[in-house]
This record gives sequence, structure tokens and C-alpha cells, in this order.
Amino acid sequence: MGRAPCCDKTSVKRGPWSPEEDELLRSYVQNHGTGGNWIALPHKAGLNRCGKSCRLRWLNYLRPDIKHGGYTEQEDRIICSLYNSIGSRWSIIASKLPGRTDNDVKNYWNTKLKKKAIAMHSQQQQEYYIHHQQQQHGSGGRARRGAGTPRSQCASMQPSPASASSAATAASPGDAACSFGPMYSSPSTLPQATAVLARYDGAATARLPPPPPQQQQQASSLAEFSHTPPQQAAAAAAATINTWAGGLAIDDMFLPELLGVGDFPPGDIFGGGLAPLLQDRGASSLQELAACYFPSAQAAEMWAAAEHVKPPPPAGLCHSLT
DNA sequence: AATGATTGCAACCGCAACAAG
DNA sequence: GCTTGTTGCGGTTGCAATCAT
Repeated sequence: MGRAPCCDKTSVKRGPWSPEEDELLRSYVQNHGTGGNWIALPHKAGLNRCGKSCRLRWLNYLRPDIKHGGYTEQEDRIICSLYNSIGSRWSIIASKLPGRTDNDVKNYWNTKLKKKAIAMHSQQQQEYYIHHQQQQHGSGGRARRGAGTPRSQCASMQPSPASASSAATAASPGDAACSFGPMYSSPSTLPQATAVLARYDGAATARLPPPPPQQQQQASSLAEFSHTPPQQAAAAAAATINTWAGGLAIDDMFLPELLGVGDFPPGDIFGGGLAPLLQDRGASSLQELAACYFPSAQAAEMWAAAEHVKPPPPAGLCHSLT
């Protein structure tokens, strides 16, 4: 037995709103507020509409501070970044974009930004393959474990754990390779993490100075675990740090993907070795990132428990982004 | 100019969470 | 603790506008 419908759908008007209806709703809400009851509002306002419909119309279209279209590059980055880390939680994403509604952000993602992001990722991946092949031929050495493992086509656009269930219904059977494992359930997966590091280093390595001794030492540990040559590992780490500090486009993509390959317990190169080094280079930005990328307090505590940074504020998501 | 395909967006649907009685 | 009503959310649909042939 299902729940009774909120209104009689046969007796209320549906479909597009007329300017007269918009004006009735707007003036009523501006004069009286919603009264905390959308179901009763249409009757009071003299509208032959379902309360849910009124609410949606007000929130998505009539509210005075709504922006439509004209998304900026920064907004694109925020959407991509948050989608990558928390999935299709549009209300949370929209709350970080003043004037944007969840419906608007969702439509924008589905119709435009997703294609743009996929195209960008394909290009990045192509560049990485070229970069990697050049490295292999240049060194003449054996292939790196992990770093040489190509990730699936949809790697950085995979649905996050938060959206895994909905993605499962949407994806075709052939898309099975595009699903994330649980973000924190696996043990340390250093080779994969190194692969992520290495993939992102391509763009930034060229402009970096040689890594300082401290980084070289950290890199040796990384190399030991991941079979990555120390110089490359250090360069990758430095690239990561500098990228975060510099606020380049890839910073939004890097951390969620890195975190997506597994957790990094204390004693691990990421959990206990790299973290202090990263903190030296900008603890406050790390805290911000932690606050941004951990949607739940539990996940944030896990991050903090590994002594990476102080726990982010409980409110969680991306205060600093907007 | 006609027609079919694609795109963009507003609106709807159903479910889950929450609140009130 | 249970039932009922309301709100919030994300997925999906419908349709007008635009584009391609």
C-alpha cells in the first residue's frame, strides 16, 4: 500500500507555469512567506497547483537570487571536483555555488559539463600515455609497477561511492569496469596511488626545481613500496604539492582520485611519511581540502586519525570554495 | 523549405528522511 | 513506538528550440 498522493493530480494544473501563476506565487511568498507548509500554500495563494509543484517552481525559478546559465570556469571546476568526490549529491554541490539550484547544476552537468569533462580526461590520458611511453623508451628500464598500469577509460569520472547505487542502474553491463570500490575499505594500495601520482605529474613536473633532500628521502620510501624510481616519485610528490599550492586545474581532480584508490594507514608512506611533508607546504590548504573532500564526519575522522591533519570542521563540505 | 535528430531545461515522479500527533 | 503528513532529493521525462541533412 503506497502513500496517499500529496494532491489530487486530476484536479490540479500541471505542466509549464504561466506568467500569471508565477506572479501569484511570487507575490504570495514575498508577502506571506511559505508558512512552513507548501501543501496548503497553493490554496491560500489562489493557485490550482500541487504544493510540490509550487515549491519546485519557487526554489528553482522564482527565488530572487537565482542565476541561470553563464557558468564560469571556477564553477565548472567546483562541480567537477565535488562530483568526483561525493557523486551526484546535487543539493550539496549547488549549496557551494551561490545562486545555483540543484536542478540547474544537475541539468548543466548532464547536458554540458559531463561531456566537457570526459573530453578533457581523454586528452589528459592521451598525454599521459605519450609521456609514459617516452619515459619507458628513454630509460630503457623495466616497466614500473602500478605507475604503468593504465586506468580505465572513465577513471576520473567514475561515480563516487555515494552515487554507486544509482550508477549501477544507469550503467550498461559493459560499464562494469567503471565502478569504484569502497573508498576506505581496502588496505593500502600504494602501486595504484603511485599510478595516480605519476599520472598527474606529467603536466607539472616540467616546471619544477629538483626536489630537496627531505623529499628525496621520502621518495626513496615511496620507491621501495611502489617500485617507482626515487627521482620520479619525488618529482611526482613535489608536483602534487606545488599543484595544490598553485591552485591549478588538476588539484580538484587529484586528491579525490588519490583517495579513491584506498586508505593510507599510519606508517604508510602516505599516512605517515608524505603527510608531514605535505603539511610543511601548506597545512591550512590541506585542512580545507580535507573539509571539502570528506562528506561525512566519520571519513574526516579517519583522515585525522591517520595524523594527516587536524579534523576538518564538522559542517564538512568545502566552506572555502565559495 | 521540410523533416528528423539533438539539445537544453523545466517539471514531474517516487522514495527516504524527518516531524508532529 | 507507531502512523500520518510534509519536505527534500535525485532520477527521469516531456517538449520547445535549435541544428543538421
